[in-house]
Amino acid sequence: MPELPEVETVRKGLLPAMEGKLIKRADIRRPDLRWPFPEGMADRLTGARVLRLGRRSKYILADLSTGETLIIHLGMSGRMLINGLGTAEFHNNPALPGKHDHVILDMEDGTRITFNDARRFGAMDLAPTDEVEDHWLLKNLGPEPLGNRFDEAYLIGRLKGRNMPIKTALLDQRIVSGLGNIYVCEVLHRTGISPKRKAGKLSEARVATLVPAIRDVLGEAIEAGGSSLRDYRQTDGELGYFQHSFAVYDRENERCAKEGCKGIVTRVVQSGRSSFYCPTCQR
DNA sequence: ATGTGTTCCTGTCCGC
DNA sequence: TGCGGACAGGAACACA
Repeated sequence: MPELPEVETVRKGLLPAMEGKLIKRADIRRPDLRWPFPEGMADRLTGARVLRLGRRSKYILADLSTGETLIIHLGMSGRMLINGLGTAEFHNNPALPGKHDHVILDMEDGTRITFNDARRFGAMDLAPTDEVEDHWLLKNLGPEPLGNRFDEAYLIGRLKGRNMPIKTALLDQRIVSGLGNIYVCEVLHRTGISPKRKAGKLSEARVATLVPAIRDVLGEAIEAGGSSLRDYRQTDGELGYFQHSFAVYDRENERCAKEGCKGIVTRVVQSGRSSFYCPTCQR
C-alpha cells in the first residue's frame, strides 16, 4: 500500500497523538504480522515515552525513552488509526477492536492508536535506538529520495551497467528508498521514459531528469496527503487525494494526461507488477 | 553478482 | 447470488 508519501502522511498524523506521550498500555492481539513480534513487545512498550517519531523510507520509527526504537512498516494494507476512526467496524461499535486490529496502543491521555492490517504484510520490531540503522530491515536501504545524498551523480552511478528495466530499478529499495509502484509509474511518465527501457542504457542526461521528477512527485503527493485507492487512509480515516493527479497509474485505456499527447495509457506487467505508461510520449 | 518468479494474506471486483 | 480468477501502495526469498 503505502509508499513514502503515505507513510510520511501517517507519521505527521501520529505526531500530535504520540510524540512526547507515554504509552500506558500495549495490547498485542496476535503473535505476528509478516514476522513474529519481538519477545515481550507489550512489556517493552508499556510505560515507555515516545521521544521522537521519525521516518526512514517507508518505515515509521518511534524512539522510546527506554533506549529502544519501535520500527513500524505498513506493508500493503496497514493503517495507523487514532481513536478507531476509519476501521470497517467503526460504525458498529468503536469501543470494540475490529477483526484486523492487531496492535493497540493506549496513550496516557486516553488516545488510542490502532494498527489495522487486513493482509498482514506489515511488520513491527524493536531495536536499540543507537543501532537502528543497522537493523536488518533498514541497513540495505538506499538514500532518502528527498535527502541530500540522493542526486544526479549518485543515480547515474547506481544505474550504470544495470540490465534491468528502469521501472524495476526504481522499485529497488537498495538503489533509492521510498518509491513504490504508483510513484515510479508517475515519475517515468513525467520524464518521458518508457518503463521498459534498460536502466543502464539510458543517457546520463535522461537519468539526471529522474532526480528532480522524483522529488517533485513525492513532494506533491505528501502535500496531497498521499494517494487513496483501496486500503490507504490517513490517521483520522480520511482519504488522501493525490490519486486525482495521476497521469498514468490505474488509468489503463484512458487518454494520456500530457498536454497535446493523444496516446492511450497502457498496462504491462514487469516483474509481476503492473506498469502504466503512455507508449506515445514515453520512449 | 544480477535478474526474475514466487510467496505471504485478505478483500474486492468482474465475468459467467 | 454464487463461484472462480485476477488483482491490489511491499519486499524477502529461492533459484537460474
